[in-house]
Amino acid sequence: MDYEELAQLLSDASSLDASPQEPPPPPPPDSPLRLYDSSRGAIARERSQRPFSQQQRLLSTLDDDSLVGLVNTFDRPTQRARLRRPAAPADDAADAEDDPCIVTSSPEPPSSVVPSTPPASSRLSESDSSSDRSRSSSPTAARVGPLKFGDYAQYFSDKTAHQHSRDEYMRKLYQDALNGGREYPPIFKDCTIYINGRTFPDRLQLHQKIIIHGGSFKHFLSGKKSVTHIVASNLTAKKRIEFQNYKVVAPAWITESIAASKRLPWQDYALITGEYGQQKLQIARPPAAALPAPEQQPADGFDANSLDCKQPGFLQSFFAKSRLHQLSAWKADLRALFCEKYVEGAHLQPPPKGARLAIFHVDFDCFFATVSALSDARYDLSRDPLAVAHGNNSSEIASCNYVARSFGVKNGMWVRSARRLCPNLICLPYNFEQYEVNSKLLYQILAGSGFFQMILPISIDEAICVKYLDGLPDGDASAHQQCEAITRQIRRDVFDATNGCTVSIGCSNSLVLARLALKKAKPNGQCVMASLEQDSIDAFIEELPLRDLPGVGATIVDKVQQHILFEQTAEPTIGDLKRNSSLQLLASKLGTKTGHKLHLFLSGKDDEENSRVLRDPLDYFARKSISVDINYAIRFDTIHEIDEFIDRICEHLTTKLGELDMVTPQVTLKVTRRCEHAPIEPAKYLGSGECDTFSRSSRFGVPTCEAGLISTEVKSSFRMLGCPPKDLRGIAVQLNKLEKVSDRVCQLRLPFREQDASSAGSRFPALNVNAFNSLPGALKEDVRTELLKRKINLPPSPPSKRSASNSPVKDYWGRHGKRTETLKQEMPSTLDEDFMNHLPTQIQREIKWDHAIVKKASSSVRNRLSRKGTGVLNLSKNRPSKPEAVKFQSLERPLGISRLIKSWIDDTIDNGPHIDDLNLFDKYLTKLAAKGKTHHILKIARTMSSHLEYHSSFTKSNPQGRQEWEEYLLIRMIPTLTASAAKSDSGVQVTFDL
DNA sequence: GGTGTGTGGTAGC
DNA sequence: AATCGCTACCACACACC
Repeated sequence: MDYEELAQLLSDASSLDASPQEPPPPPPPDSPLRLYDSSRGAIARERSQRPFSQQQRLLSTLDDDSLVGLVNTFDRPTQRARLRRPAAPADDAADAEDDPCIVTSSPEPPSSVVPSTPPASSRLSESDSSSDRSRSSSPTAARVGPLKFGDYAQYFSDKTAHQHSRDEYMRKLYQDALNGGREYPPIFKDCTIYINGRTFPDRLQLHQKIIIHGGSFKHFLSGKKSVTHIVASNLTAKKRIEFQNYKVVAPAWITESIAASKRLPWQDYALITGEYGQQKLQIARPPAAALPAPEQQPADGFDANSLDCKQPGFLQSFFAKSRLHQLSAWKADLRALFCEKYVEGAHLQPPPKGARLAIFHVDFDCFFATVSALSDARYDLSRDPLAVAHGNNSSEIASCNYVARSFGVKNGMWVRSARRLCPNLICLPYNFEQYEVNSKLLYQILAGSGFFQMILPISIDEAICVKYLDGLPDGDASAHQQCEAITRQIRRDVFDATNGCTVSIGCSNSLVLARLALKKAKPNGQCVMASLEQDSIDAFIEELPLRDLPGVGATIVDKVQQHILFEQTAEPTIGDLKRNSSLQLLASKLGTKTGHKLHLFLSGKDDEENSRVLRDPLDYFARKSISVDINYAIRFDTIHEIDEFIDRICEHLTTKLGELDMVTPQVTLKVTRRCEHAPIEPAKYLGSGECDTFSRSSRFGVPTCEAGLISTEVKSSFRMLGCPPKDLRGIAVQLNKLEKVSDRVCQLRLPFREQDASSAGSRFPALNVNAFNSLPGALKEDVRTELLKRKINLPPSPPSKRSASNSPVKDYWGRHGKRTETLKQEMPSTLDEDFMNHLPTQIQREIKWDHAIVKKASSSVRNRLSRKGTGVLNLSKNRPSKPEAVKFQSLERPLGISRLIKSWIDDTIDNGPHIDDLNLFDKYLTKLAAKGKTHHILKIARTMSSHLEYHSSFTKSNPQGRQEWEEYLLIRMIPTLTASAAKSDSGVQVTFDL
């Protein structure tokens, strides 16, 4: 198809060329183009004479299937901690019978035993009745008889038994949630440990670590020798005497024993040494996880705490502390995990259309604030106003508890403003590790409960659980009761497992209503709205704020206020909008889709888009793009620093891309630039202040996962956007329209290969990139050659593994760091700003194009020319003589042509282009020149240059063929381009010095 | 009508 | 010292055919 289209295109060009035109100059007599046939012969000879190794011979005898199969046997299975997937429907019945945690309708509260022991700081609100609180705190807890008043001996005995079984239950839960169901090494087997006072890590974390590693935990000291070890960070004088006969150790004993996977001698961590009152000097070693990553070079003044975007470790240290990054990363992981599980459980079907569903929307209450607060025994969640934030002034509040909210404090507010509302606000640090642990516990409880047919991850602390009601005994009351019971059970289990984190749950039969019910339930409550008449639904949602609807944010509320409600109320409710709007009005003011969506939401109904997650969860959760956004701490001085930064971003992205086994056909750069009037340094330290954003996307002819290629494209886009380096405040790179590599192998077989491939029509298996990369070095190279020979799309090798190249261009581009040094001399890397700013936008744009192209062109051309000892391609200062005379049309879409050209190059990269094709192509270019479409030619030249560069750097193409292409670009295209530029008087001059 | 690009809104704490 | 303002995805407006 490529050839036909190309031929079509070219013939169009030649037919349009009927008007008298200067014929294109014939190639110089000594051009390699003249040698097309003979050179091809030479290549063929060279190939056939190359000696084959035994290995290569063997490989060449295999058919495609066997070859790919052979490679794939080298796959290394990726290991990954996984949550247990929800029990298969078939297993449900059995589970339900055995599992004591299934709550049937109308649950009878079990006879009360001792209260479960949440930390004193956490209290349940009255919605959790005291009978609720006092029931057995874990499903497997020993059930003991009612307690008689004053029977303390019995009380403590029960309590001990209870705690023991609770620890057992927790150990299992932790294993399932955090370790893929496998046991942890029983490091603390036979140890009974008591924790005294405040410690780091805190009591809850130590408790967890001890029980998962086989130890038992004492919540109180009773009787001598009932504990084997006491953990404490420091001891009062009195305690020192009291504990002097115990093995008192620092918390590091726990953490370091775990790190070492064996119980370390406690004496090394003893807090009390033989001599009375003398404390063994503990060099407080932070836990291993807190140590700075070893690759961060400690050299010249590098400070792990300071953020410097020019340092190589910046991305990593920034991401490590960015809550938003963590949230996004967690979400992506959860989605990936879901897909994995969903595919594994192939029997899992989305609910049949029209099935009766109960949707449970489960969400921790002010998640970060609660978890962080529970890690610090000084604070009481229900009394102290608490928030999680990094700093004290202009740092953002990630989460605040309900006490703080009662002062008007909100998430996202700066701490300084929050303190004005609530002077006693306490700021707690993040505890990302514990957030993750609690999240896993939540998901484990949801999955392990067996209640739900599907558990859809929304975020780290939030999930939507789906229960099919169809099989249930009928009667709405019963369904409602069941949902109530399930909800209660889940909330209690999560509270216990997390040592005091509360979840709220909203339950209804649509996603929207479940979400609204959740909002209503918060904090620490539940709201079940199953099987309702439309009237009661309307009554229910009437009073809820419009903001609570999914997809309705500040902007949409503003629009509604302005155009529909005319600012009648400060905080409009769903009822307000419902009474004052119609479908038509909504659609006209908010857009078609948004209007329709909102209209349905106002009646509590899901729309097509938001219910897609139920109909086709796999498609809904499948990854379609991948990106990095940095809009904090961006302060650069020169374009070179930005180039390096872009390199690192692309490196990061392609690493992820590789892990996902995907390639991208398109990259988008988004630049965030300081507003002209905004101060250089905004109020927030290293913040971005007020900014404008600009974006630009570009496509690759062949989807890629090469960092170098992507990076080059992004740098080029950056220059086009023309942001002065010092004004850059944020940068984002997105890889769009991702495709699985394994899906591409089959598609990519070139049509013309079908003719000579006798196996035409038979599918051959996808080549596994991991497997390919796992091949031993020599074999890998031979396989690569073999694959290339067969035109099987071969996976690119990761840059780190690339052997030393023999291509100067490749070396040149490989040396990211050094590159700027060499280029700086010959070509200004940024255009003079003042000069540029005074030009008309179109001209600016064109010059930037030109600039970028020449930069690229020179990179591939210079090495060959320098071998000849001649000059390099150079760019004059781009002084347009008559800028006002030129009106460039906005860029045409050379996209199709660009693709054609790339595939043309791909197919002829070894043997060189055919002279006839080139002649036709010349005519096409001449036509373009005649029409004054210089920019179009520029774009084509740029495409060719960059694609040749790609081959030069990343494929084992024959240098001779590539050289012919480069010659063509230099000797015929660039002069055409120059001529065209001169003729159209565009002011763009391209000089080419030899 | 379709397709592609750039911009903007929203979600999670 | 401060401070860690991410990221996936959809929808829209507009341009071009």
